[in-house]
Amino acid sequence: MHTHGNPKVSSSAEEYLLTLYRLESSGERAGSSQLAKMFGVKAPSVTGMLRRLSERGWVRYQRYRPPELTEEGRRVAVYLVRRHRLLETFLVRFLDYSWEEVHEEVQQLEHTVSDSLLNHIDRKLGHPNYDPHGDPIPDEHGNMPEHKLVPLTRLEEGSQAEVGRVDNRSRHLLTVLGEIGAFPGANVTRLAGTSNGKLSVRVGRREIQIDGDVARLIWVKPNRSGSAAS
Amino acid sequence: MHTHGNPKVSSSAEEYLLTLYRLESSGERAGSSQLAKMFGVKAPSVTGMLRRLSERGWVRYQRYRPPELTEEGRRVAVYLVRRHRLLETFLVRFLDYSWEEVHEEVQQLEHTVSDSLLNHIDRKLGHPNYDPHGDPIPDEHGNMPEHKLVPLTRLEEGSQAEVGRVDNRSRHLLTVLGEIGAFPGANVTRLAGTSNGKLSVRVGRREIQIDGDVARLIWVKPNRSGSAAS
DNA sequence: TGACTAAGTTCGTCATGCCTAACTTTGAAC
DNA sequence: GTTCAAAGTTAGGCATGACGAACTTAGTCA
Ligand SMILES: [Mn+2]
Ligand SMILES: [Mn+2]
Ligand SMILES: [Mn+2]
Ligand SMILES: [Mn+2]
Repeated sequence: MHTHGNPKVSSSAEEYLLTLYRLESSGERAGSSQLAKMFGVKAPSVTGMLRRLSERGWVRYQRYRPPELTEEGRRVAVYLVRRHRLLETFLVRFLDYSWEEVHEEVQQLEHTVSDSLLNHIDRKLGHPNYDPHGDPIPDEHGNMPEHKLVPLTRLEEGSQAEVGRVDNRSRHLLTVLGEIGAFPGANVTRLAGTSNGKLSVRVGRREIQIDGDVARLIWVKPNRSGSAAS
Repeated sequence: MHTHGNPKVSSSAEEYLLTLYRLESSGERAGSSQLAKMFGVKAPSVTGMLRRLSERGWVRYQRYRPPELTEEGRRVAVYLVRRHRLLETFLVRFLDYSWEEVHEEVQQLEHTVSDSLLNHIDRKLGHPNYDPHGDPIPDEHGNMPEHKLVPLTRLEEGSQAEVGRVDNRSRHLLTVLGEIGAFPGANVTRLAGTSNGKLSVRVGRREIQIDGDVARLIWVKPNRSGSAAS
């Protein structure tokens, strides 16, 4: 249904759109050989795929230049993001997956799940707005819920906040945070003291030291009172 | 894990193995053009696929003769049956699918679901032995639980029985039986009277007349006391 | 024993995705 | 401005899975 009138998309093609979308969202751009590395293929395969995607109108592509998604391509990608995040949420909430495992597991599934199944899942989950990592789940029209979050590093010492989103690029971070229960929704307090690049945080009754680099991957919603700093 | 050391199976190839297995189980055999019809492809495509399957050792195939599964091919097929039936069970029990819809929905999924996901599902379901239609679910070793059932037509008039399995080839039958709650486990009583080829059955407090042809698709487990007839 | 038809196969072709080897472009360093 | 390495593309090949057209086989009926 939501693939509109599109003449079928293969898993590979979908993977390209998704990746291009994620790159675009984070302001990065990648050329053929970088994409090749990401997909675990060789550069000529990328060139070939980009040509096909561009013929189908999902990607704007001129040789020797980094590709860009078309509006159409972005629409397909956003719907894929929806599938991905709904599936992640489902696996965590209904099948006891941990938030570290789930991204991997969804890689194949996201390309196969039917609109019908996705709707059943969405309904069963109560139409969630965020996935287990706090990433927004686009609705059926591609609208992305936004929350205004601040990286943990910007939280004033002594202030409280709610965990909003944890960047899922570091599996290790997810494991650590999972162990202390620092999931989206959890309450955190930034404690005073910043010894050698690390900052201290209290979650529940536990305290941990987090490296600055890593803390930047944790996004929080400060509790009412002002709190932006640094 | 359970695909052993097999050098990857495509969805199409899996579909062939599954179909050949189902044909073999029901004692039928089909040649290329019949298979072609089932898969919605043309005959030459079947010949090609059978050649590939036979090269990989999953099918014994000599031209102009109906193909047969090898032991190896059967093993793959049985594991597919497991995936199919577990998924059906899951969709019905956890995602509010009806037992009519579920077979269709699982067609794609059965080829994509990872062993890990399947294990999670199996665990969550409590390692079920039968799917929503009463079909046995093979365990991880390919062992099929068997139940000794009798077609409804063989049930003595006046006897009670438990619905064991409903052949899922007639969607309409599934709908009708679903409406009166005649799922596996339900209690049925065969009533006296067999007007023009139909036989009467009571399920719960409702009575229905079922055509003989159709009743043969319903398999029951008679309640202790003897009951085979006709 | 043929003859004929339906079933089945072979052949050449296409699209998708992937590869290696060989070539071209780009852009940065000099 | 020229040079040169890295990035990117083209060309040619392979496997899969599908197609139509043309050919072969099997089995039935005379
Ligand atoms: Mn994927
Ligand atoms: Mn996520
Ligand atoms: Mn299938
Ligand atoms: Mn079933």
